[in-house]
Amino acid sequence: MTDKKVRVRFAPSPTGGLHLGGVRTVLFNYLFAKKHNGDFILRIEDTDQTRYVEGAEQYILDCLAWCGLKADESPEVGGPYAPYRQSERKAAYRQYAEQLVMQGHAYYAFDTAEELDAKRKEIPNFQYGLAYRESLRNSIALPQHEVDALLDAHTPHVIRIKMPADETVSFNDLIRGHVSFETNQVDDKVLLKADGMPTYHLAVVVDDFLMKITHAFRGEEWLPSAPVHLLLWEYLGWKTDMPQWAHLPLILKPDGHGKLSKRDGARLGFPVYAMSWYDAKTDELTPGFRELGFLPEAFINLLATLGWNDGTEQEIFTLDELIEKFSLERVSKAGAKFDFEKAKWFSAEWIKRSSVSSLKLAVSTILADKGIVVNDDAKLETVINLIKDRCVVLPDFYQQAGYFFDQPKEYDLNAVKPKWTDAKTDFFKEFAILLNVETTIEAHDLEAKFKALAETKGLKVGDVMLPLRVMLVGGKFGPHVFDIVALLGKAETISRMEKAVEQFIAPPAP
RNA sequence: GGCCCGUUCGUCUAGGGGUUAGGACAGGAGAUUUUCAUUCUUCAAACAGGGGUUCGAUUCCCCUACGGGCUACCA
Repeated sequence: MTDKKVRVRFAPSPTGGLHLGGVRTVLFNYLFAKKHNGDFILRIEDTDQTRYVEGAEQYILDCLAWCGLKADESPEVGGPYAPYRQSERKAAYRQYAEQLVMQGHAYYAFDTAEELDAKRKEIPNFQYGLAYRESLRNSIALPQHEVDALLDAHTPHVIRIKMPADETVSFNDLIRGHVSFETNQVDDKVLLKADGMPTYHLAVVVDDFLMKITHAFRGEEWLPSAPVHLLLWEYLGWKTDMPQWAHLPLILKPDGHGKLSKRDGARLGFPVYAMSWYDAKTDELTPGFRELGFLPEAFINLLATLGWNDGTEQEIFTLDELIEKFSLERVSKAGAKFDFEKAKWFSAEWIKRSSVSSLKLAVSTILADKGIVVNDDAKLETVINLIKDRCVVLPDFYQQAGYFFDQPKEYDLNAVKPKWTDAKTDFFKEFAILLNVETTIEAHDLEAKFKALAETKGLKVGDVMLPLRVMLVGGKFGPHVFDIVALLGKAETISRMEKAVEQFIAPPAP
């Protein structure tokens, strides 16, 4: 295996939104592949026709594109092992299942869903396996002629793996080390469903073999079915080609118990999906990190550090750095509770560290969504530079930058009105006059003049500084007041001052 | 219930037979910012419990507890 080219795959089911944990699995696959100059394959596991959702596959493709995790082979770009959709590979699976039946490692089972439900109710710890298979309707329990008759009559049936008795199946997990299972404890999983589609168990083994996968990363929830997969690799005669397994720790709910789910996002007020997902059946829109205003770099960064670190105190990583530094040995074994506060910190860090030019498109889109069309490119750049340190997510740019382009619609009157005096009205009238004769506005210079004027009027600087801010911005926030004045220009500043003063001196509303 | 996996501050984690058990987020206090945020300084905060092994264990082993996963003709 040492000289084989590294090939990994992510194999999602197109059933809905793409979960945080899913993206992290993609990421670890991708990082490992790129680190070893290997290939990253996207395979769509659409074997469950009842759960198939229109548009979900394209959505997954879009998510990967947004994250910058492009697949080398996929249904979209194709590749030497096409097709990459399991539904289109349906015909291939049956022969392997039949081969297993012939070898005695699998068998036909004719039990109906109702019969099995009844068994499960009747027998407390019912498992379709060693203990009960002899008493059920399958090709092990039934005489050959009956099985043939059933088959000839096209009786609906599945093919199940026949778990061997009294064996120990063990393997070396790249993350967890030695893991072992007793075959007596594992049930006879369905390999081929009545509709002819393979289950995950068969499909994953067949396709990983056919697609020459060398390393298989998946969530820890798959660990209990690993012995089935191991045995399949052996029975199919492919054991020497089996990929190395790595079961990734789960991402857990921040509060209570269990793995993070879509519902937790709604309950706790944060996204769980990479991008918003609209479910046409329920007419429900589940928000995503992209729409909340996370930079993809931030999203990738936070996912990478959920269960992995490079051993140093570095926390901010670019994708290239992650590729360079990633190693499976440094992936932790335990599940991690998702912390949205930390996620927001990553977002803020990435916005702060991003260049103005790289932020421009996203910011102008945010502003445009709010009806602000920016045509002064230089002004936009100055604005972004002035405020990016105070934005946590992209939409914050509207709150922090909107007033540079539009007059405030309302003022934080509580901050100024109670302490408003005629002297202040007078001060701002004079300041407007002073401002009006300026030819160029320079922030420092103007601030000095503003302070000097306040002094001659017998006003404390602080008593007029805050009102000026509220006049221009609408509230108690934003960068230095005179930087704002400089950017707004004198006409706009005077206009805003005059307009605001009217409200400051107006009698309180009844 | 059965099987499997796991367990260091509230959270994400570093570390590892002898350490003041380190960092980050969140929280507290302060400085800077005549706003808010940033930034800086600073405080508080952890080795689940019990047995071994050992001169010495948080680190290695075992047990218990707790947490999580799986237990579908879903992935």
